[in-house]
Parts: sequence; C-alpha cells; structure tokens
Amino acid sequence: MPARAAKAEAKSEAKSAVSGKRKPKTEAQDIDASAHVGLDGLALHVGYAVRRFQLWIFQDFIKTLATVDITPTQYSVLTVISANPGLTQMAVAKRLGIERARLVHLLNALEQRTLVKRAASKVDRRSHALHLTASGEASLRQFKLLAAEHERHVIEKIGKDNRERLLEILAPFR
Amino acid sequence: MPARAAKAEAKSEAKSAVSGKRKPKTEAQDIDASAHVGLDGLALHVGYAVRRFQLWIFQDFIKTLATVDITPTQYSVLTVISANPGLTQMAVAKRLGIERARLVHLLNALEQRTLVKRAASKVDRRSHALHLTASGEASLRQFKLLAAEHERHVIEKIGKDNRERLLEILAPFR
DNA sequence: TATTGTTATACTCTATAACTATA
DNA sequence: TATAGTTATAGAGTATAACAATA
Repeated sequence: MPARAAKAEAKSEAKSAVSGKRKPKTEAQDIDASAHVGLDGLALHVGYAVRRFQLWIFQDFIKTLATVDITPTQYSVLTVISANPGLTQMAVAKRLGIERARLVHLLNALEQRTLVKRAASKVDRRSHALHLTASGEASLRQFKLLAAEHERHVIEKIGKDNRERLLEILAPFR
Repeated sequence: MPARAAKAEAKSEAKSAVSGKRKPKTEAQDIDASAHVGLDGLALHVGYAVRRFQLWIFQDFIKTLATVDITPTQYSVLTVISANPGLTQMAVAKRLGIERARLVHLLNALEQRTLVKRAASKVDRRSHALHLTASGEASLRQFKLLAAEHERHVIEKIGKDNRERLLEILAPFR
C-alpha cells in the first residue's frame, strides 16, 4: 500500500472478480503503463525530444565503448588534448563546457590510467600543459574505432541524411 | 601552484619581461583558454553536438521559467498528468523515462505546492491515480505561456525551419 | 510470485566557495 | 588583484536494492 496514502478511505468495491489477465475493462480505469499516454504540448517542444535522443545516444556510446571503459566526457577530453597538445586545464574546461573543478577529477582518473600526463608549463607556472602519453595516443586510436561504430548505430537509428542534417543544424553549439 | 605537480623542476626562464598584455608571443606557448581549440573528430559526432545543444536549451528553459520555479522535468510531469488524468505513477515514469523512485520525490514536491494530488485508485489499491488540482491546471496554463516563450528563443537561435526539421528527425525518440 | 509505491544508499554531475601558488 | 589548479561541500539526477501492501 502506498504509505503516504494511509488515510485513503477503505471503500468496498469487490466487483468483477473475473478479468482477462490485464486491463479488466470494467469501468473506472486509471491510465496504467500499458495504455497509450499522450504527450500533449510536450511533443512540440524541441527540448523534450532532444533530451530523450541524448539519453539514447549516450547510452549507446557507453555500451559500445564498455569494453574500454570510456565515457562520452572522457572521450571528448582525450580527443581535444590529442588534437591540441599542450592545452591548459582551463582551456579544456572552457572548450568542452566542463567545470574546472570537475576536470581535475576527470584528469586524475585518466592520469592514473596513464592515458594523459600533466606537464609543467614553460610559460606559466600556475598551469599545466596537457598531453596524451604514447599509450594514450595508441588507446585513443582504438577508442576512435569504437566511437565510429557508435556513430554507425546513430545512422542505423535515424538515417544517414538525418544525421548529416543534425550535424549542420547543431554546428553552432559545438 | 598546482599541488600535484609539486615535483615540477624549477627551471630558470625569466626571459622577455615585456609582453603585450596576453599571449607574450615568445616561443614555447601552451594552448590557453584564449586560443582556438580544435575539436578534431568530435565535430563529427552527433552526440557531442546534441549534448551541447541540450545544455543550452535546458538552461534557457530554466531561465525563462525561473519566475515560476519549474524545471523541464517538472513541466513534463505536469503536462502528461494534465493530458492523461488518472495516470498511475508507473505510467508517468515509463512514459517520460524517469525512475519510479525519482518520481516519488518529484511528486512529493509538486504535491506540497498543491499542483498535483495523488488519489486512491478505484481499480488497483496498490497504485495512485494522479490528477492536477484546480490551481495546478491554472498554473500549468501559465507555465505553458512561458514554455512557448522559451520555444520562441529556440526559433531565434536555430531558425523556424531547422526547429521543425529537428522535431521531425527526433520524433521517434519522444 | 509479481507489481506499485516507498525508502535508502551509492555514484555521477553540477554549482560554489575557499585555499595555494603563482601572475 | 586576478588567475590556474585544487579541495571540499551541497544539490540534482541516476541506478539499485529492499520492503510493505496488494495483485
């Protein structure tokens, strides 16, 4: 019994004892998980569709890269460092929209796996110059193969043309 | 100083004392937050663009509905209950992809604000039939006006046609 | 036995603030 | 004074598991 509905009145309504397994089809139905549930205005909000799509796409990415234990965020950090060796932590954080405090923990994990190294900057002793290690570069090449496989899943799901349209429409947000 | 780089060697490199405010333009630069930082393969991943777009859109929604203190998730719950009165918690959770354990807390908050009420189901005494209160319906009408304003922000940002294309492409995920 | 709502725990992520060593 | 990296804390959100009432 729902604990918070403790004061719910105990009315008598032992009606039709027979029923066809699910959806007794008598009268006072409530709308359960097996019913068609309308979205109303929600269907006209881009944000709702985008959220659902993003959940699907991240789940597929995580599943596809599960063997190498790399999340979308970790992948983005490794890719950006590899493409821009010597990047500072602030630059990575700003570019990817990650809090600098959060990036510290992300880099700690990646450094422990010897994928990334923090080197002393030659121009500003407050900051670190980030590089992938040799094994980090090798690993990233493997991650990219798996990420490409994930991207093929996206094509299977929404179609090649729609994927390209999405990339165009959302380009300003990268 | 970065605490973890404590063993960084203290080399001498007090070279050009003069510099033009930022980017001393001497030699061994690292790539700071003011530089152009390439995304490499990341730019070809739909998931990355979608994540950035979703962050923007949720931030705008929250900002636009800040005066009524309603989040995108709360809005989706209210909308679905209003469009399907008598919905059970399981049905809402499944339809919106929310964990049923999380929905309990969401509904507690909405019930405390007297926007939603949990009624005793007439057909299954384990479950609740969810309804908006009268003031909940009135409030939702106001929230919808603000949500429409948010949607206009989306149009301003990506254009009317692109928004419609997005809704079409992402329709299967709703 | 299975399901609904609930509670609790752990883990991730976000948002802040404060501290240090530098600039 | 301001900034880069770090640490710590609090609040969402997610993922689980377990429990009571009910089916």
